[in-house]
Amino acid sequence: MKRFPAEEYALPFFKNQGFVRKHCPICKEYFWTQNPEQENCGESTSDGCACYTFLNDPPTRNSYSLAEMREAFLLFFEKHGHERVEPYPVVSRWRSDLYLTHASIIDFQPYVTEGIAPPPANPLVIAQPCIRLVDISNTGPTFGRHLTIFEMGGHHAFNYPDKEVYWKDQTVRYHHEFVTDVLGVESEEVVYKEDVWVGGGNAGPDVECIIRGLEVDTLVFMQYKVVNGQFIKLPIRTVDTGYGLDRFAWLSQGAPSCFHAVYGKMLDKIFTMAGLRIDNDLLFSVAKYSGLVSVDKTANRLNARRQVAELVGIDVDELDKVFVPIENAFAVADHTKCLSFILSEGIVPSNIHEGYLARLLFRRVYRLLKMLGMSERLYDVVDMQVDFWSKDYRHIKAMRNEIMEMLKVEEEKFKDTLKRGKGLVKRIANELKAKRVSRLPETTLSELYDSHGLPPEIVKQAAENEGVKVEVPENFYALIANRHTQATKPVEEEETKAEETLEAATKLPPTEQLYYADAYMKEFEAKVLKVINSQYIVLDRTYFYPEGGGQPADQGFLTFNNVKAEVVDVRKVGRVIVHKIKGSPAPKEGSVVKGILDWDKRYALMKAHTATHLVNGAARRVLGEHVWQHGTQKGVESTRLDISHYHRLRPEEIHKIETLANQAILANINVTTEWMLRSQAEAQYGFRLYQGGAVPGKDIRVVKTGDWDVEACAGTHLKSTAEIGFLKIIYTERIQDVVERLGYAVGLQALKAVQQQERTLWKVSKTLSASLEKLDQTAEKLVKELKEAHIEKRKLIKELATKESATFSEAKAHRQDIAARAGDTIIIGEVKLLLREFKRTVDVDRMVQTANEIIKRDEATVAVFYGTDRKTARIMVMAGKVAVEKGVNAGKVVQAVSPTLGGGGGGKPNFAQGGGTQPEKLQEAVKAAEETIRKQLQH
RNA sequence: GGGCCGGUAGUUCAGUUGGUAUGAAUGCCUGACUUGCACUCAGGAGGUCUGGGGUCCGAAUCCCCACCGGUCCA
Repeated sequence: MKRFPAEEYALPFFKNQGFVRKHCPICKEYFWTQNPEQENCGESTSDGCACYTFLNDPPTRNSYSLAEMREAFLLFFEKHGHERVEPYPVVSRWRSDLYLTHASIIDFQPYVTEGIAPPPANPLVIAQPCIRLVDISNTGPTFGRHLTIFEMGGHHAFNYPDKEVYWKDQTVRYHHEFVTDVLGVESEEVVYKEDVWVGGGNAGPDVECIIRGLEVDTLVFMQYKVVNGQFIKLPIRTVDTGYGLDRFAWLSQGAPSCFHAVYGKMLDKIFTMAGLRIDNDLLFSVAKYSGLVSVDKTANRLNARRQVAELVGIDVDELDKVFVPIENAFAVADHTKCLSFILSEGIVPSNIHEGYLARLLFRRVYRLLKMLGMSERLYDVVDMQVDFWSKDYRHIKAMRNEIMEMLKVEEEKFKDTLKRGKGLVKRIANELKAKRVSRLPETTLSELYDSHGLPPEIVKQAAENEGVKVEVPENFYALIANRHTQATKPVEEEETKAEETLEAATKLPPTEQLYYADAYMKEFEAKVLKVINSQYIVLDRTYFYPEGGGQPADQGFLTFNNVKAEVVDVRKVGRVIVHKIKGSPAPKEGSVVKGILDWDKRYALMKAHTATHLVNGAARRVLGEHVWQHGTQKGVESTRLDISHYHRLRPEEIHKIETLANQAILANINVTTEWMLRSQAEAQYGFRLYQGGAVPGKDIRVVKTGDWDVEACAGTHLKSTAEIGFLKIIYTERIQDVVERLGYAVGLQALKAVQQQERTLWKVSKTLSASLEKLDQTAEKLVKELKEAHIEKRKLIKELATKESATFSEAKAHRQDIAARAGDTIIIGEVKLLLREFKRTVDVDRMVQTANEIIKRDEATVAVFYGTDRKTARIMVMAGKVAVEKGVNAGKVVQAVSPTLGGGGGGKPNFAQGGGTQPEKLQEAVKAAEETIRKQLQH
């Protein structure tokens, strides 16, 4: 990693306060300290520069809970001119490049940090709950240095070229004052370590603050954009600080772990539920060295354990036995909090997107609970979390029931997966045993994980129950990652051509979007700014809506000089709108044209769009707050909306949504649109605005349908919901795990859809000669009868076969001599050959059954059955056990004979069938078969 | 968004290179045994092999499409 020059860190503050710059001999980093004796950086990491010295002996004046620490932090910066900003959601829906908020600065990227939108305040201070799932395997073993969910205190200042707020020196001064004056840490105990920060496409120098071995925060000075590995100076320099409020609370309490500090009594309860009794002295002595542990960096967990065991002076196995459950309990406390937060924001566990992260988390918690022998207490633990965190985050409480329901559904799904998986492993193990393989191959292990979601530990357990050994490779998950990188994906290179043509448009001034001023205008005049390829027209203003937000582009005409040019497509390139015309010459640049919209189409799309907001609102009311738009496509005939929901929609739910949406139509609700400052809209309406995903730009367009629904939306809408008239849901389908698609039609199209369904019913009613009222019963009855008839048919075939076979046996008695006619029996030595033509009734099942019966009666029989439906000929040979012993091979007979018929065939010695496309050769083939069998019997 | 796995009796699944689904286990029905119950034994019913195309004399099996489900990764 690149290093910044030393001057970047040589702040006046350090010089004035007598800090000296030193070089850590262990981790090779530079750091600043007031303590001349300090030899290394003092950070407790896997490098082993130091260990924790605050445990049981906190350096702060007072002990703080997390809430108290949060408040102290916010207050301090408020006093110093920062405005307090409410925390953002942990699910970063305002961004399309991230799923979860993992730092406070995420709230202000990219629009604020790139200077597009103003910050909600400047400078500001915020306590932001953050989620970092990359730390999931370290959560627990590092005693809380890593958490999947934590609170980041951030004071941020955005420095514009023309407006400087404050920069490095002031940032460190604030920090130092907070740590020493407010918290009471001795100034000499505060170490500032130099570092380079890179993340989210930005970079800059930073200092990390270390107190008594614990890194408590990072002060980042963001001033570069990273493009192809190069640092490019940004016009806006951002003070991006991250105070680990949980770590500060830990530091102030001197507790054995950060979990003790954050969860307090809740952690004790979890310990009790798991039946753990904690030896506090041992806990403290191990905690001291817990900084050494880092699952990523250390070769493996046991290695770190060994080191700690040595330092504490305890047997490593003993230590492991005691601490694995404790660490698991730590992780349970953390993960259940994380889950509660994620689920409370309406994320539904699934196999895609952020839902997958929720599922991952759930399954991990579930396994941890299982290992602790308390899987049934999941709901109790989550319940405690909801109570605990609702004090500071009120929205969580309101979601309690939905959280519990989603957990329930997810638990059932996981149980199913495990059950299925265990059965699979059992079968695989048995198969291996049959092949005398005693070890499960590694490929099978990774396949089981990859395709069936079975973690290696579970496979190991299940397989070893069956007596098949399993060795889980140390780098198992790396192997999985490998499997995926090997499967390379083809890169598509379509559409780029069209993009290139339109590139020229981006240099033009933005097109005035008249449809936002009045969505009901059908005609307008505008000046032609540019014509590209005599096909793409750019106007100074337009009523034509370009494709966007699931609403298709408008169509219509441009008229000029008695020319009527058809507009077939409208697209937005940057902020310029391009009209594609077809089948006529282009207007001249600089001339004035008249635009005429295909109003019927546009009006239908407006209805569809407003209706979509109604359906979305209705679905949320019927199904719950976890319902989010997942995608949508408006159309004239029908429109679809995909929503997140954790099980298949039931018919009555669909009807409820439909009814509610129609009630909203009848209520004649006004639809209003308003351009708002991003931060203001978020503050006023919340992040539910981002139904259609992240919306770019400084201002966002808020479409409000009374109290029914509010969304950030760029589409054209009706003035009132009543204009929709009528809405009918036509179909639903599940397009992904947890994503339901609703298809519906509006206005006359909805009526058409209903009539279409009615027509189908009438048709069925006529076909079945049943009244509409009794249609369902009649259909049921018919299907039942059909099934019975099918069974009856099979019975009859069998019966017929039995009867026929009896006839043959009798016939045989009469004709023991020569007889080559069809339907007769030929005696060849001890074997009886039976030839029979099935004429046009070649029912394979019947031939086979009949032959079966005959052979059952006399095992020395060979049956040669054949027939034709005129197009193809079929021949079947079945030989009884005795006949086979005498040398008859049905497979070979058919093989030899079928080519005569112009086809092929094959089978086993006792049974074979074949055929061909030349039925006229059937007699010839049968004769050949007889001869072949004679030959076979001679040997 | 991409990869992988799967859809056969009510259920869980077998089904070899395409060639009879005598499919297996469990559940169900009938009978026997037992004081009774789980148990045990005997017999029986139960399948448009998810759907649609294609290749082939012939497809549960091979190819394509759709639908349904599972799973891993971004």
